[in-house]
Amino acid sequence: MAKVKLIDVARFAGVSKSTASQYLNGRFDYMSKETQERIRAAVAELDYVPNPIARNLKATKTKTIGVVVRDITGFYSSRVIRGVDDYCKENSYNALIYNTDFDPEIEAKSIEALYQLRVDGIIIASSGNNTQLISEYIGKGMPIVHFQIENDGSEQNIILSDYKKAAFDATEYLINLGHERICFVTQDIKNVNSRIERYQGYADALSKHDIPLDDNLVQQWDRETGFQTAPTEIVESYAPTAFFTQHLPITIELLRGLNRANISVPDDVSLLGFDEVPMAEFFKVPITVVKQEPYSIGVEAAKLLLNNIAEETNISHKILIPCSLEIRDSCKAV
Amino acid sequence: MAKVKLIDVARFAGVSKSTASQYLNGRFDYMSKETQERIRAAVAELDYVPNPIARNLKATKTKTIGVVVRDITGFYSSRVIRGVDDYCKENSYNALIYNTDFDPEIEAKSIEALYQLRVDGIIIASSGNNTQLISEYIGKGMPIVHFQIENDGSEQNIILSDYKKAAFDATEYLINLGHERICFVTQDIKNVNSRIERYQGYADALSKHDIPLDDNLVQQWDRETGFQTAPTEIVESYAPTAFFTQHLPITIELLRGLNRANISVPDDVSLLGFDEVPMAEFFKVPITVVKQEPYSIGVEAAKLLLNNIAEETNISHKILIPCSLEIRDSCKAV
DNA sequence: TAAGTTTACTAAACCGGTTTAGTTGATTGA
DNA sequence: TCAATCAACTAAACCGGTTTAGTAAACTTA
Repeated sequence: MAKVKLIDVARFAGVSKSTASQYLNGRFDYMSKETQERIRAAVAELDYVPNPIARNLKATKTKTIGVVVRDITGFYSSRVIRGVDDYCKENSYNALIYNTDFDPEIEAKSIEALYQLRVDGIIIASSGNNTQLISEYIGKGMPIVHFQIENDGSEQNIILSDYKKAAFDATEYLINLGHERICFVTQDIKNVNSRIERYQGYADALSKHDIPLDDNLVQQWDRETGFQTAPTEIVESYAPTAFFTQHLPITIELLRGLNRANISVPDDVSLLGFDEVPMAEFFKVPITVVKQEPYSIGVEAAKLLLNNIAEETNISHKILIPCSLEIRDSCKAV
Repeated sequence: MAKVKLIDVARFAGVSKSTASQYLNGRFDYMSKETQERIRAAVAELDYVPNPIARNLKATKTKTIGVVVRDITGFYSSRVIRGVDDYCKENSYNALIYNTDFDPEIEAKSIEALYQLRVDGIIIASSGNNTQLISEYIGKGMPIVHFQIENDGSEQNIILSDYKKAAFDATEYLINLGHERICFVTQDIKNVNSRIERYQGYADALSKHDIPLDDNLVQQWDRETGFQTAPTEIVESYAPTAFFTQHLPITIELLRGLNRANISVPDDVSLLGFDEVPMAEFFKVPITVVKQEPYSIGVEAAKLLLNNIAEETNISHKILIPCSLEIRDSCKAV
């Protein structure tokens, strides 16, 4: 493969390595037109391609960042990567993608590998099990930006969806359709920030419109055990006129439950889901959802990271990306 | 960041750079236990991390390959990447992912960029618009493996789904359920190999079971114009007992058409689709499909490429990955 | 016991560039 | 007219490793 090196070009053009190097880096300060032309011709003639590895050896920056995600395959992650990648490309950066497969150990290894590769910075959807390690690397001067993290500490660079506002807006949309008994279905809230914020958005919207918060209408769902209370039972006992589901699997499960019980959406009850429903447009009743913007999250993460790299600062920024309401046919005025 | 270099380790351990380097590369042939121990201690004490850039400068191989896909975000592409990436990781290779966004120009640029980066090889889902350029790079000695290509020439390394066999098996599955009038719905066949092969599989299965091929039952569908003949009309005019759709959008569209016309699947007509239907398990009638194995395709592509790199050969291999029939509820015996 | 091997290392060249500190000849200024 | 400035280069050090050729001392072997 490409055997031609700088010295060959220099010799061919009858100049020194240094001059050839200057030319290739666009520093024509004190270089005659003829010399430039001779080097240009030599490069063309010999089909010379500079070796970026040798280049990087001298340079401090590698013009490469790492992206650590849980699964490239995922709807959310893949779009974040696209955003990061597109922004990087515009800025002559390269993104190396690492997959953790939800395994904190692989996550740790990925971070170490990226450090060894001398990436200029890292964008990561961390599991939360490597905070120690990550702090260490930040301490060593590695710029790091988080996204899709469940529990954001305070001292970090982080890009997240504006969960609270999104939940607030969605709830208010339902209220404006005349709904007062809105059932909020979520995964176990625990201490997970992203869930707490959604709940607060919901509660704030109710409060703003003087609608009392009924605890019976705050329902939990779990991947293993399913609904705490069956959908039909919720409908019979607490008479919600709308459901506001916080995660895709819940949206889907609820829809099935209602279908099975012949409770019609949106005639008997409205349904609004958090997170886009794949193929929603092909559903019998296309579902209205709150859409996150993973692509934008990726772009913003890259923007923040490249900025921190350039400025050599690492002051904490927390950037919230707005979500948008995708209105389809599953919500009806009461 | 990491300022400690090999010379520091060597000095700290009281040995030469060369000896330290030998140690780090596991060549203990003629090295005393004490020396090894002293270097080990020095590395630990100084927290030394080798610089792979400097390493690569000397090495011919960069231990990096490029993957050029149309869209990382896609169901198929992302899974291929996962396969490639996992196999690479197992073999201490790194995969650089490039996105072309379906643009032949970006595709060309990506290939050039990867060449400049001195990747050891490339895995690509090429658009077919850069055959010239790709041949050039192959000529320069760059190992290249194709996948997801629409028109495979003969002189290439290529990994594809075994379309013909998959279509044959699926058709035969329907025949064994008693279907004889199976409507084959495809995108415009043109000269696209992957479509031709599916059609042949279908035709072969019919022929094997002495079922005449009825041209009325071979229908075309187009992303813009939709069905050539409306599903209801097909059912009324040609009385198929089953549909075998060749692409996800067709499967979905057909399903909608049938639903709208109150033609029940699978009671009135069976439906078998090529390509997995996302969320199929949540559908009213989960759909039986032929599943491609993009992850395996990725693994095989990486395997072939790394092998070609190691062996320094580039003899053409065409590897067909079997598909599998995912039997769900949309096909019924007549 | 002299020559040949082995062991355990090291010096220096090398990878392919970038950058710094000169060098040389021509031009300018007082 | 002689030093100072400038244009147009170049030599050599450097980036941080790997590798080759070589060396000194200890150990065999005839």
